[in-house]
Amino acid sequence: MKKKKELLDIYDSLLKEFGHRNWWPADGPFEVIIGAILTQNVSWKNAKKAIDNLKEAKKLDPLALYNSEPKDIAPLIKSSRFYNMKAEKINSFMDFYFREYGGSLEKMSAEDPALLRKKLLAVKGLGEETADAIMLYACNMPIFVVDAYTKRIFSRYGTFDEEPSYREVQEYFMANLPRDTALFNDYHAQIDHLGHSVCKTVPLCDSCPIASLKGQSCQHCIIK
DNA sequence: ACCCAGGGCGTTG
DNA sequence: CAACGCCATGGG
Repeated sequence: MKKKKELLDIYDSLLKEFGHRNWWPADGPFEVIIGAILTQNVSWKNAKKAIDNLKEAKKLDPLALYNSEPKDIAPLIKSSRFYNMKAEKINSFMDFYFREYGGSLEKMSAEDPALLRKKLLAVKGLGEETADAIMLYACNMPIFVVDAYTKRIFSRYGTFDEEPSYREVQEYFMANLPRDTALFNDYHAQIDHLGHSVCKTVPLCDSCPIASLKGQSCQHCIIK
């Protein structure tokens, strides 16, 4: 119960410092899914470019993507880095999406969460983070998304040992926070923002939003 | 000229 | 299961 309060306190600090991050407002939840694949191991900026290209080509649409071949998608998403592989990933997801849910996000969102996660992980190209991101940000399911920042920040903070497993971190957050989709949504967004903004540019941690670390040198910074 | 970004897969040992 | 190579752009 002490831990429960601690995670919420940290979130409150982040919220106070950064405000709501309003992640993935998107032009629609379907766009979120494609975005989740395109942003794998690449900056959101590069992923966004690919999304804009798809949109311009009228391809950011379930049926259009379903009826497209990877070789037609790949050139549009070049900026997303591993574009050939990502075109395949989109292709395999679309097959799954129509086979299982007829291309309906409503149906997919009505699926049992545990089962959906299992099914998503079976799709080639979707790992834990992407599957969870789809479930949280597209289906509005209360599942906590873990990324490299989450592991790094909270292991430096002392919550975990150095290389915690995905499941370990996810279980910790979900066991010590209220099961609230909006909270999980913004918490992950806050962590991400913390990860690649503040502590990279501030030499001393005077502005560190984690209260207990404020004023310590960057040697102890939770980011570095 | 470096460095690394909102990962995941296939192949080893 | 850990370690490592691979995929192969763009901004700082």
